[in-house]
Amino acid sequence: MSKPSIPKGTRDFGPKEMVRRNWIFQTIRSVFERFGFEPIETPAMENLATLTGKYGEEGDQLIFKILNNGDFLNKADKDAIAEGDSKKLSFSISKKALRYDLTVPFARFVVMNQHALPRPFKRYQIQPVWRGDRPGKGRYQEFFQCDVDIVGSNSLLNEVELVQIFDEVLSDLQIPNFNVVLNNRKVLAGIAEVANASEKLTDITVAIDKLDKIGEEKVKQELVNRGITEDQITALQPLFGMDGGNQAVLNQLASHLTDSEIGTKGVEELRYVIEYVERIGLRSANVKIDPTLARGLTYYTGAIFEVKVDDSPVGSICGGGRYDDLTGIFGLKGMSGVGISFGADRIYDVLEHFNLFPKEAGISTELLFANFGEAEEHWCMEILKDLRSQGLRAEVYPESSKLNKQMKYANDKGIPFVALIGSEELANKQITLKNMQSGEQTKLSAHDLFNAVRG
RNA sequence: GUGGCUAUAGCUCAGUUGGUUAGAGCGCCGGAUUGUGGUUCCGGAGGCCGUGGGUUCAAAUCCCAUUAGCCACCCCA
Repeated sequence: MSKPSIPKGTRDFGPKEMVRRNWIFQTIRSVFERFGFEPIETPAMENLATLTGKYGEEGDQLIFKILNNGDFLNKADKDAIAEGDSKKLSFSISKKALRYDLTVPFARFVVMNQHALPRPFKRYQIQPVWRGDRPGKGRYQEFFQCDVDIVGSNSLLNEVELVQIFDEVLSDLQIPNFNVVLNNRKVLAGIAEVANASEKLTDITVAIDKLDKIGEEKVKQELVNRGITEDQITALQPLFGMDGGNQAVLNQLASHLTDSEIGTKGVEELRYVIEYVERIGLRSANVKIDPTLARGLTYYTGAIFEVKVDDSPVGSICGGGRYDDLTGIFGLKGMSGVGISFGADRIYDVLEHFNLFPKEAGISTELLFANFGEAEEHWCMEILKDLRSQGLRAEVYPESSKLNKQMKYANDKGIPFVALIGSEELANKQITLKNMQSGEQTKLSAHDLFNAVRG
């Protein structure tokens, strides 16, 4: 028999991890709800046709396809088999696939339920997504996204509120030194237009996105490789030197893009959002405009967001942006939306790396009753019923094993208090309460137990 | 998809130019302690040396194949 294992890029979560993960999800959920978002869920699998063509050619390759049930071979594309064309074949043997993100299923959901939803519609969704990517540091094949989106509103106030949500969530989670990076797809379009290379927009954005990683020279080399001419690269030059704070960058961008209508619009949008956010003030977020931020997804049309943590072991922990016509491909035109996504797994990795999980995020049971025998146990159960009704997380050791073993159980499980009720305690109706951290023991009545543990 | 590295106890790893019974730390179990965990001391269990083949009197060690994992590139959350 072979050793059991799980697929690469997937993980089991033990009790300790789950308590911490739930704390992250709960924090995120609570902020989303405070901003008026409502929850939805969609199926893990979608029709393959719903997902294909939405994430670019590269993205399509990473979608996990589900093999048809039944006699799929009989219905398979014989030509594709003969030609050895696996990509073509896959569409004849697979009709369903695992969702790749939460935004496209959301777009489908909005189109299907358009008459039943309030406008604008503000939803949040916390579910796993799957990508057939090569796993690595901070990179999984199954991971959770926590999305908030607003559809049916063009107002830039939404962008402002999303920046506030970044700030609220990440501050509540005590993420240190995080930067909310801001750009606008219209600025990128303007840049390409001014360089007289509008049809090369994607190539340009993919290349300059790497600026902070590989440096100016290599970016230029990549631009050349992607077929950008010398003249066009010269026209892109001002991009490489932009710095000196958000206002300065905005001013430089504005003058660089005066001849581009769309670019100017993008700069105005950026300016509106950044000035609004600065007027209201943030708790701990550092907001930065970066005209080289591109992000891979093809459907963004306006604002683009990304959150990075200084000295982080993983890449970006959040992303998002505005899309003018996401629902268009499903038949509902002119519905603009804007949204952001929190990568819960990467947030976990960051908190773990900096050792920042609060202590209470590791505690499940608050109080354990040691078990000394039948008569003592009966009293424990009575007290437990009362304590649990008050909301205390408490349990009794299920058998009267050696105390040694019971104490070890409490210690292993990180239970902060143990109540000892032996024959003497039972006779006097006094409970011995042990504080597992200090080792200190006190005697008290059942009535005082709750406050002693919670105090 | 390309290149490099690794695979030995539950985990992290030692293991000499090939040589007798493959070790350590941590963890686990038991005892010191049948009313006290964590700390300390003592003891114990746990291994087809990733898998298949080859060289050799002899292989964890050398060679070939295979599988899995790690790092870099590419791409991305």
